[in-house]
Amino acid sequence: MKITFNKRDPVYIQVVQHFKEQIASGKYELGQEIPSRRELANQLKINPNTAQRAYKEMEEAGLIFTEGNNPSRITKDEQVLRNLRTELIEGAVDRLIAAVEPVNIPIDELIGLIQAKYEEQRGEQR
Amino acid sequence: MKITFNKRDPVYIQVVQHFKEQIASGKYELGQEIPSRRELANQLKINPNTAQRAYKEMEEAGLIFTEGNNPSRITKDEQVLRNLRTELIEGAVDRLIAAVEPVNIPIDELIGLIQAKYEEQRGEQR
DNA sequence: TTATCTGTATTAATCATATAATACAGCGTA
DNA sequence: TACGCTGTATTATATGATTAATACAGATAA
Repeated sequence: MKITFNKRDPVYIQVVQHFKEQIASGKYELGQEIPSRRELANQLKINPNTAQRAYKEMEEAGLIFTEGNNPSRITKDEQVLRNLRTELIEGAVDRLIAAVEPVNIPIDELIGLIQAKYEEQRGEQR
Repeated sequence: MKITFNKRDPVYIQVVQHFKEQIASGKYELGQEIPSRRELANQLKINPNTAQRAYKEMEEAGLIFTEGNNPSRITKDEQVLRNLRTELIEGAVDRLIAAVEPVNIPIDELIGLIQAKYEEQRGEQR
């Protein structure tokens, strides 16, 4: 577990975002155990309360659940996971559209740029 | 001049963003005068120092210039304006790619979503 | 010359965030 | 039973970014 934090956003938000991405990319199994608050805090060199806040957000969003005083687990609700994926994608698309709205770029040109960047990135991953 | 501010981002950043969009969409002519710090502050109901900070950012980015103690003006450097447009677009595309990276969405599906949203938005503008 | 605009600079106050220090309760196990 | 893990909650403090208050200097016009 490692996150490169930026200074702009709150740490707990970035932790949540990281977990969302991990979950959405299928790196966790349904019901898989995640690190305890204190252990996560140790790993990421953050305050346990910050870890707690991140987990609380995720719990309220239904992404994780906690039974008794055992470490929290990834939700087993597949619908929640599908929704997460959809929200990540649609949110990203919405932001793109909003950002280019004032620029008046033709749709074809925009798509060309996206394809180029997409391929470029896929290449880097290999 | 009117901006609907969100609570998330600093006001001066949002002011800069607004001007960038206005400039990129061609709503200003080269060398056109913009409101004074104090007048902008009045219009937007913000503190004059916040307006000053926004203008300072824009001046450092080369988007506006100030001569003596006259109101600032939009740059006359067309290259700066072309760069601005390019940066807005490429920044938006980069953020999109980064956001969907963990989701493993096929490029065709992504493009389909973008086209749909784009058309939808163009429809609303009319 | 006085008033009123400019832009600019300095300092103070505010606010959200992050950190920190503690405490409490439940559970498993040595 | 006692220890060491869990999660959770409360309160206080520190910090940094943002915003606000105030002052100053130059220019223009009544």
